[in-house]
Amino acid sequence: MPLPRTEMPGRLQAQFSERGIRMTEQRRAILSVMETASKHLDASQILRKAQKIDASVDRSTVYRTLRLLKRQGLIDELDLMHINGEGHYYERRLGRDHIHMACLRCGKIAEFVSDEFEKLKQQVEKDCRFRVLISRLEIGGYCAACRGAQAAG
Amino acid sequence: MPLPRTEMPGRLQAQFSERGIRMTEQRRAILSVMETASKHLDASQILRKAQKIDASVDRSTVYRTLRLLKRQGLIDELDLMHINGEGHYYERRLGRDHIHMACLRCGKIAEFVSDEFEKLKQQVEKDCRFRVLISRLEIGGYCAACRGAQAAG
DNA sequence: ACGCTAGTTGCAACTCGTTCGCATCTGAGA
DNA sequence: TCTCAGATGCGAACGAGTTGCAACTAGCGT
Repeated sequence: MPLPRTEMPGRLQAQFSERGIRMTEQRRAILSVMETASKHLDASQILRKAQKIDASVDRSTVYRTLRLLKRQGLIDELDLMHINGEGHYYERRLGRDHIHMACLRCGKIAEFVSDEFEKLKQQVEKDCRFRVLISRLEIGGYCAACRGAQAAG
Repeated sequence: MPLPRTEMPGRLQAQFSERGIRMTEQRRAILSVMETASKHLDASQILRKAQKIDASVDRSTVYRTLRLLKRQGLIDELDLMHINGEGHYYERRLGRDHIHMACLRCGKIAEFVSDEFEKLKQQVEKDCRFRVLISRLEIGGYCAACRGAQAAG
C-alpha cells in the first residue's frame, strides 16, 4: 500500500491498532491531541496539549510519535513558508490535499481545495512518469484583508 | 514593485548595484557561486564554493547574503521535501516558477514547468482574493527509474 | 587623492528545533 | 502471569541558522 486512503476524522487511534502498532498512554494522549486539533500545531504546542492529558509525556516522545505518524502517512508535515521561525507544523491527513496560503503580513494561514491542483498532480504523474506520494503547495503573499490595507496592489 | 521580473542568467551582480546595494569581495564570491551553480545548493555548499574564490568568506556572511538575496527576490529557498536533513536549498530565481519533484528512493530532484501550475496560482488569486508572491510546490514520490525497479506500482 | 561613516565582516558564543544513548519501564501476546 | 520487543524519560548532543561586537571597508562628498 503506497499511500493510505482517505479517511474520516476520529479514527487515528483505531488506525494505530489496525496496523499493529503498540498503543501507550503517551501515544494515546498525542493522538487525541492530533485528532481534536482544529489545525496546524507545531511540536511544542502538541507537547503542551498532550501533557494536559498525560503529564508524563516527554518532548522526545512527541517527536518520535510524530515521526511515526508521518511515516505511516497519517499526518502531513508543513513548513507554512517558515512564517514563524524554522519549525514544522502538523495536521491530520484527511481527504484531499489542500493548498496552504500564508499571509506575509498578518500571518494568517488559509486553506484551499482545488480541482486544478488535482489535475496538476495528474499531469506530473503522466508527463514526468513520476509517482506522486506526498505533495505540498505553499503560497506566500497577502490575504484579502491585508491587500486592501497597504501591501502592494 | 511587488516582485522582480523575469531575468536572464549572469546578471546577479549587475542587479545588485542597480539596486544600490554595496558590493564587497565576499558578496562577489557568493554571487558568482549562485550564478554559476547548476542547481540546488545548500548554505554549507555555497560556503565551501565561495571560499575557493575568496578564502575569507565566513559562514555568517553566507547566511546574511542569502537572506539579502531572498528578500530582494533574487533567489528562492527550497526545502526539497527535507530529503537530506532539515536544511534549505537555494536557486536563482529565473523566468517561471517550477515544480520540484524529489524521488524518495534515489534522492534525485527533477523540475517541471507547467501551465497548469500558472493557472492554479491564478485561480488562487481570483477565488481566494489572495495576492500570490512566492509559491512553492514540492512533490515527493518515485521517479520513473525507481518506479520500475521496486517501489509500489 | 583623501577622509568619513554607514554598512559589512569574522569571530565566537548563542538559540532553537530536533535527535540520540541509555537505563528503565510497559503493552499485549503466549 | 510471564516475557521481552518495543516504548519511554532524561539529559546530553546535534546541526542549521543567528547575534553581538569590535574591526574593517566601499564608495560618497570634498
